[in-house]
Amino acid sequence: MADRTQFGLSAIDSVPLHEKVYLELVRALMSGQFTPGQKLTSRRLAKELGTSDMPVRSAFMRLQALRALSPMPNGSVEVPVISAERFSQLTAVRTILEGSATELATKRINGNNLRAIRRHSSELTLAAREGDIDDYLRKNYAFKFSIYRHCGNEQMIFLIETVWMQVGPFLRNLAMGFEDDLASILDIDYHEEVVAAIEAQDAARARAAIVRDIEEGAAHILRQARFPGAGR
Amino acid sequence: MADRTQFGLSAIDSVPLHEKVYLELVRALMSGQFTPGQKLTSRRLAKELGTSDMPVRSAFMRLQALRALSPMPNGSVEVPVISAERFSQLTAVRTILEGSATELATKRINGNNLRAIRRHSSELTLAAREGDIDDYLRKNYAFKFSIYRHCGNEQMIFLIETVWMQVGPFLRNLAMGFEDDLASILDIDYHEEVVAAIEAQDAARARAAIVRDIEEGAAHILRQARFPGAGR
DNA sequence: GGTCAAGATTTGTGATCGCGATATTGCAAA
DNA sequence: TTTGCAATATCGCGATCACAAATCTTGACC
Repeated sequence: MADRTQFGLSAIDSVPLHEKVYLELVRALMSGQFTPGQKLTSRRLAKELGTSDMPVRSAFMRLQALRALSPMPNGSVEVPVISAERFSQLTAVRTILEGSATELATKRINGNNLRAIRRHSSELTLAAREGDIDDYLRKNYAFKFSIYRHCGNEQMIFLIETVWMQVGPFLRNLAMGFEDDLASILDIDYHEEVVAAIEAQDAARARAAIVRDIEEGAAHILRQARFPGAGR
Repeated sequence: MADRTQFGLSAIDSVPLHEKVYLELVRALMSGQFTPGQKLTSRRLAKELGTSDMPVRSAFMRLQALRALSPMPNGSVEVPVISAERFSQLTAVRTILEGSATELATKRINGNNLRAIRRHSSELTLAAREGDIDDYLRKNYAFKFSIYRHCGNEQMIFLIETVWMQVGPFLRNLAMGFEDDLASILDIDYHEEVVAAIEAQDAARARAAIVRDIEEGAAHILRQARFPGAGR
C-alpha cells in the first residue's frame, strides 16, 4: 500500500536516510538480531544497506549516546555485552521508574484506557501459551507501555524507553533459555495482577505487582543466564 | 600544564574532533551560554569552531538523542524551550531518581566519602553567600553528584545526568532571577539537612531532604519564571 | 608447529562537493 | 508603510575522497 496522492503521484519520502537507518538498527537491536559483543562498522553496514557510511555514522552516534551501542577505544561500536552487575543495576532502575509510572498511571486511567490494557494483557497471556518468544516479547512491551503511556509524564516514558533499549536486545537472547517451555513463564508473570490492581484503582498494589513482575522475571533470567566472566 | 612526554614533545591529542565539539557544547549548554529557542546550525557553528561541519553534525546527533537539543522539522536543532509542564515533569522525575540515589548512597557512604561531601556542602553554602550564580550552580552540581556517585548504580547516575542535561541550561537562566539576592536561596536549600541525615545513616531522611530541596527549588523557580506561552 | 614481521586491507575521521529545500533579503507595486 | 515576489544566501543531507591508525593476512624462518 504505497502512499499515493489524489493525483496518483507517490508521496515524496522526506524521512532522512540516517533516520531510517536509526530506526532499522533500533528494531534489529530490540529484536535481538545482533549478538552481544558483535562489532559493527559503519562501512560494512553501509554497504549492506546500500548507502554511504554517513547516515550509518549518524545512527551510531545517536545509539551510542543512548548506550544502545558501546563505543570501543578505537572509535568502533559494538553491541553491548551485558554483565550480571549491569543487568542487576538496570533491573533496579526499572523497578523504580516503571513502578512509579504504574503508580501514576493507575490514578489517571479511565474506562477506555483500561479496555486497551486488558486487550494487551490477554494477548500477552496468549503469546506465552503459544510459545512464540518474539511475539511474547513484543506483546510484553506493548502491554507494559500501554500502562506507562498514561503516567502523564512524557519525560519518564523517555527514560524508561532508554533503559529498555539497553535491556531489550539482551532479553531476547535470554528468553531463548525457555525454549519450548515459554508457557511456564506465566508462573512468574504478574501482569494479570497488575490489571486487577488498576481496575481496583489501587495504585500501591499496581506498583507492587509491576515491581514483582520485573524482579521475578530478572531473577529467573539471572538463574539460568550465562554471563560473561562468570564461568561457562 | 600541557601534556609532555619525557622528550619534551607535546603528546598527540587523539581525542576526536567530534568528541571535543560535543564536550564543548555540553559545557556551553549547561552553563547557560545559549538562549532557549536559539537555533544552531552545523555550518555556522563549524565555521565558528574552525572545523568542517561533520564533527558538529555528530555532536548534534548525540545531544539530540539525549534531548539536550531539540530537532526541528527541517533537521536543524535548537536549544530546547522548556515549558512549565516539561519543567514540572522533569522535576518529578528528578525527585524519584535522585531521591532513590540518595537513599541508596546513604547506606554505602563511609568516612572518607563523607568528608568530601561535607567539603562540597560548605563550598556550596559559601558560593550562595558570595552571590556568584555560575559558581553556585557548579557547586550545586558537584555537591549533589558527590552523593549520587556512591549509589552503586552506574545506570542510575547516567539517567540522572541526562535529566540534568535537560534542566541545566534552563536553571541558569532562571537562577538569574535571584540577581543580587542569591544568598536568600539558602532559605530553601536543604543541603545541610541532607548531610546531617547521611551522617546519621538515616536513608529515609536523606531522601526526604533531597526531594524537598529539589521540589522547593523548583517551586521557587516556577513562581518567578516566565514560561513561554504563559503570558508575559 | 609456532612466531613474528612485512604487506595488504579495513576502519575511523574529517574535509569537501553537489543537490534540493528552506530561509532571508531586496525591491518594486499597491 | 505595507504587501507580494523573485533573487540570493544558507542549510540539511548524503556521497566521495584522503589520510593515518588499527587490524588482519600471509609467509618465511626458527
